[in-house]
Amino acid sequence: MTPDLDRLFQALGDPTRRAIVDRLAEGPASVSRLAGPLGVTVTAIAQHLQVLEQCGVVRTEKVGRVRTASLVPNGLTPVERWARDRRSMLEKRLDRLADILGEGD
Amino acid sequence: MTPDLDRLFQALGDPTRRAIVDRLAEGPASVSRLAGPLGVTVTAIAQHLQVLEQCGVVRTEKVGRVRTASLVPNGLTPVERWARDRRSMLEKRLDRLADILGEGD
DNA sequence: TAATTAGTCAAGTCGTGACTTCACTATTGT
DNA sequence: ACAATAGTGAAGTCACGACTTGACTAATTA
Repeated sequence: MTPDLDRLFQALGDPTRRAIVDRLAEGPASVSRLAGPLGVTVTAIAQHLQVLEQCGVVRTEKVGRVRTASLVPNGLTPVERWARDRRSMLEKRLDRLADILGEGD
Repeated sequence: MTPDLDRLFQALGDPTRRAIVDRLAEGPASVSRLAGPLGVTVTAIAQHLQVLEQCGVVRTEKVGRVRTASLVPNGLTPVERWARDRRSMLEKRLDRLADILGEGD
């Protein structure tokens, strides 16, 4: 079910990948620029970027010999919405429950 | 870094686990009640519940011989906040950029 | 008390995912 | 042209995670 969210959540479950997102939130960066502070190979970064690209979080463009990655504007909103929906559903239920229990006053 | 979010995102990356959360959003349920529609063993469900419990999404209580699981009120908010923060950071940057580019009019 | 029900424990299987290395292909600066 | 730079591709390693089975315990119910 919803392989979309599957890949998205699973992608963000990796700390290196979230670190990449964090870095890109401050602005676009090249592959080797990302590899530096993260203590992994450029190959690893390239693989991570591919994953993040496939789930719509990151956009990538290669000009000349350097590939520049940047965040996709609404790439994270599915996550946000999913969490928000569950939370509001739960809150509604708990409110109803509180109302019912409150009747006894 | 932040093993908290690590486990949280990774937990939600599993479709069965998200299905459990979905089910629990409608109200508490026992282990076997959860196992039924999901087509997996009760053992598997128990393991999933343990994972969800460890990352603060689910609460569990065993009375008699039946263990009942329910959602923790704010268990998903770290996810929501993380996504929202990145989005707003990105939007701010893009707005600034648009302003600068717009100067030329 | 016997049989059913609800869940737990300990292993074991099987796939997948994060990383690396090494060789290789563009590009760019001297 | 030559050397350095930036990244890609194909293997291969290694650990971990999802799930199952089978034996077992504890609480119900007939």
